[in-house]
Amino acid sequence: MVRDDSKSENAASAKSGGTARSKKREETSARIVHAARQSFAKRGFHGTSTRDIASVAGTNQGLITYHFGTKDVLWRAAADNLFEEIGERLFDRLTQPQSADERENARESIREFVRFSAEYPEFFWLMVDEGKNADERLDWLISTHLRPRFEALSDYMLNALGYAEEDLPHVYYTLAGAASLIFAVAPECRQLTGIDPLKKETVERHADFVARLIIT
Amino acid sequence: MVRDDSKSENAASAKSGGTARSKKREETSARIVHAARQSFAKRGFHGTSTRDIASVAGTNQGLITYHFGTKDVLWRAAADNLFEEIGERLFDRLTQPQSADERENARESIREFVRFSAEYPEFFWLMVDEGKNADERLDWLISTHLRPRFEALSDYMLNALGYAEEDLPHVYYTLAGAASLIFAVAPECRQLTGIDPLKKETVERHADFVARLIIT
DNA sequence: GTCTATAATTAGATAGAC
DNA sequence: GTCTATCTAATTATAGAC
Repeated sequence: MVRDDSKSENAASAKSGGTARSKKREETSARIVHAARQSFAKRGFHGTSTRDIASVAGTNQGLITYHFGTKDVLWRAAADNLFEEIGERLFDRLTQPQSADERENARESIREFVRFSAEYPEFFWLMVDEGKNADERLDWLISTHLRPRFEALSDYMLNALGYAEEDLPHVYYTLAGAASLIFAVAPECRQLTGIDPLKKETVERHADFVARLIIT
Repeated sequence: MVRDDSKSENAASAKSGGTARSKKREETSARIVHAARQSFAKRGFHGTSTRDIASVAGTNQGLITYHFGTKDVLWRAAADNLFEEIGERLFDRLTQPQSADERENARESIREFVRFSAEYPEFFWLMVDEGKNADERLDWLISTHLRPRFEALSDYMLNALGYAEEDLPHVYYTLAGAASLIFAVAPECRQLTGIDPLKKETVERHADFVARLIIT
C-alpha cells in the first residue's frame, strides 16, 4: 500500500544515501497513516477530511497527495495498517490452545476476542461503517482482509468448537456484536449506564459474561 | 419537533382554510423527514447532504431550511420520527407476556427484539454512529430517547428476567449487538458468507439462535 | 409554501517554490 | 520531501421571486 519509491531515489539523493531519505519517507508516511486510522475510525470515511488528518499527523494536506494520491488510497493504507496489527494481536493467538479442557479453551478464546474488541473498537467501527453499503470499498475490504480471516475463523468454529456449517454466520455476527458493541459506544455507555466499559475490570467482566454466554 | 406554524397561518391563507395549508405543510415536512431518516441512517450525519435529502424527498434544498432551519434540527426530527416508530413497533409489546412459561416469554421477547433489529437496522446504525463520539448530538439522543427506553428495559431485565443490577449494561449491549450486527452489515454478510440475513427464514433462525443463547 | 439563485465555507486535488 | 497557494466542486445557509 506504500507507493513504490524506487523512482524517486535518483542520482542526486543517492549521494547522501538512499536509506536515510527512504527512512524519512516511511516515517512521514507512517505518521499520516496512523492519523488517518484514528480519524477514519472515529468519524467515518465521509466525516474525515484530509486536512484534519494532515493536521493530526503534524504536516500539511499536500503531503497526503504526494504520498498516497487520493483519499481513497489513504483509506486503504489505513485499513491495511489496522488489519496488520489485528493479525498480530488477535488472529495468531486465537487458535492456540492453552488448557486441556476444550470448553475452557473456547471460553478463553472468546475472552481474548472481547479484550481485543476493547482495545480495537476501530475494527467494529470499520465493519459497521463499510458493511452497510455495497460499494467498492466494501468489495476491497472483503476480498483483501475479511475473507481470509473469516475462513480461518470458520475452520476453527467448525472443527474446534463443533458448530454446524449453517450456524457459522449466526455465530460469527452474534459473537462480534456481543463482544464489541459496549466498547464501540463507550461514550454512550458511560453516559447512559454510569459505568465505564473500558475500565480493566469492566472489560474482564464483559469478557467473562460473553464467554459464559456462548460456551455454557 | 415540527416548527410551530401558527404564525404563518395569516389572514390571507386563512381564507382558503388553514387546515388545508397546514396539511400540505405537514405532508412536505413528513416527506423530508422520511428521506432524512433513510439518508442519515445509511450514510451517517456527515456523509449526508441536505441536497441529497431534498432530492430523495422530491423537493429542493431551500425547503429544508424553511421547514427545519438547520441540518442539525432536521437530524433531530429524523431521530424523533424513528424513535416514535420504534416505540410503537417494539417497546410497547416487548413487555407483554404471552405464555405461562416465564423462560419462553423471555425467549419470545428476545426473538421479537431480533425481528425488530432486522426491520430497523437504522436504530443500530444511529446508536453506533452517534454513540462513539461524546458531542451534543449524543447528549440530546440520550436524554431525549435513550434514557427513558433504557430505564424501562432495565426494570424488565431486573424484575422479569432476574438479572443483577451490575449485569444490566452487559446484558443490554450484548443483546443489542448480538441481535443487530448481522442485519446492520447485511451487504457484507451476503458477500462474505453467501447467506442473505434479511430473508425471512434467516431472520427467524437468528432470532432463535440469539434467544436460546441468552435464555438457555 | 415552494422554488431558484447565490453567498460563504469547506472539501479533495493540483502546481510549483524551496 | 515538504510546504504554500490555488483550482474546482460540493457543502450549508440565506435572500428573494413567485
